[in-house]
This record gives sequence, structure tokens and C-alpha cells, in this order.
Amino acid sequence: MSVLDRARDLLGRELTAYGVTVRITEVEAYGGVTDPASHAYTRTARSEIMYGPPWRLYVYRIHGHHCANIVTGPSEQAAAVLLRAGEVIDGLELARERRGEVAHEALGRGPGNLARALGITLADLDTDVRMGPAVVLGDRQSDVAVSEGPRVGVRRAADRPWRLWATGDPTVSAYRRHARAESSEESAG
DNA sequence: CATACGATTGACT
DNA sequence: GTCAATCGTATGG
Repeated sequence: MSVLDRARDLLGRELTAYGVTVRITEVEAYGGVTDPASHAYTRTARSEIMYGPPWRLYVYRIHGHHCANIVTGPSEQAAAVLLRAGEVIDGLELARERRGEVAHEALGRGPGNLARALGITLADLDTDVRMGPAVVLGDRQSDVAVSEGPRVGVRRAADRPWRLWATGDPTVSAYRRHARAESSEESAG
């Protein structure tokens, strides 16, 4: 199963962490060693986890925010799927405590906000989402209409349509292109 | 050791 | 559309 298939597979699933459950509505695929936009494109201490077994959380910090990925494997490819948005369907009070006074559909909108609503931090790095107990991924959903487009905020490989979201869902984040985005062709050559 | 930067976000023009 | 907060990484001396 390719990383794109895995990304599509994750849409619509429930994810529970620290008392809050969301339905995943937006993800991005990162292809690892063949994807200039992936943190695993260069193998470093940070990206090492993506060269390991699948179903584990890759959590990183950027600009003071946490972002959560699920490693997809195979290990030699070092691919992962970034969780970008979700609709809070349980634990609403906890999510509100963590996120403050924002609209319901914005509680888990954007990767930083989603991780915040779920209480996911660097402490969850390397957690297997099939095992729990802190973070648990639900079963596959089959009835999800999916749209696709370029990934948000990436500088390299900015035109690959590897951002997938539930069509028409109000919790999906807005597209923002990197100010100095390069095309796939530029970064490949 | 120093420095530049980003898979972000919220506020602002 | 623009800008800055903010800090762990990556990279170079």
C-alpha cells in the first residue's frame, strides 16, 4: 500500500488521545526518501523514526507547535502521513480547555491545533497507534468522499497533490502556499 | 559554538 | 496580500 493509499485510508477514521476523539478530515502524504518535502528526505536523528516500523507516531515541533504524523512504512521508504485536521466528536470540554474560545469546527483545524486539541506532544513520539493506550486509531471507514490538492506550506515539491481531505468538510484548513515555493521539477533537478 | 530556518498560526493591511 | 512569534533542528565553523 502506497503512502497515498495510506493517507486516503486514514481519512474518516476516529483518533482518540487523552480524552478527546476526532474524526480525521485532512491529511498529507510524505513520501520519505523520494520526496524532497519530507523530513526523511535527509536521514537525521529527528527523521530516524520514519525509517522504523509503521503505525508509530512521528511528532515534531515547528514554530512552537506540535504536529503529529503516522509512519506508514515500508521502512526503507521512510514515508509518513501528517494529520492536518479533524472534527472533535468526543471530549469537547477537554478540547475547549486546550484550545480556548474557538468555533467547534476550528478546534482541530490545522496540524498544530489538532495536536493541541488532542493533547499530543513530543512525549507521544514513537507510540504505536494500534496499541494505545494514550493514542488510539480507529477502524477504516469506507464511505469518505476525498478531494486532493497541493500540500500546505511546503517549499520543496510544492505542486505534488498529496494533501487529501474529506470533500466539503468545514473543519478542513485553508490552503496556504509557501512564499518561496518550488515546483517538483525544480527541487528534483 | 553560532546561526538560519521551518510540514504553523493568528493578527493585521 | 503581509508579518512576526518562537524554539527545536540542521548545518557550518
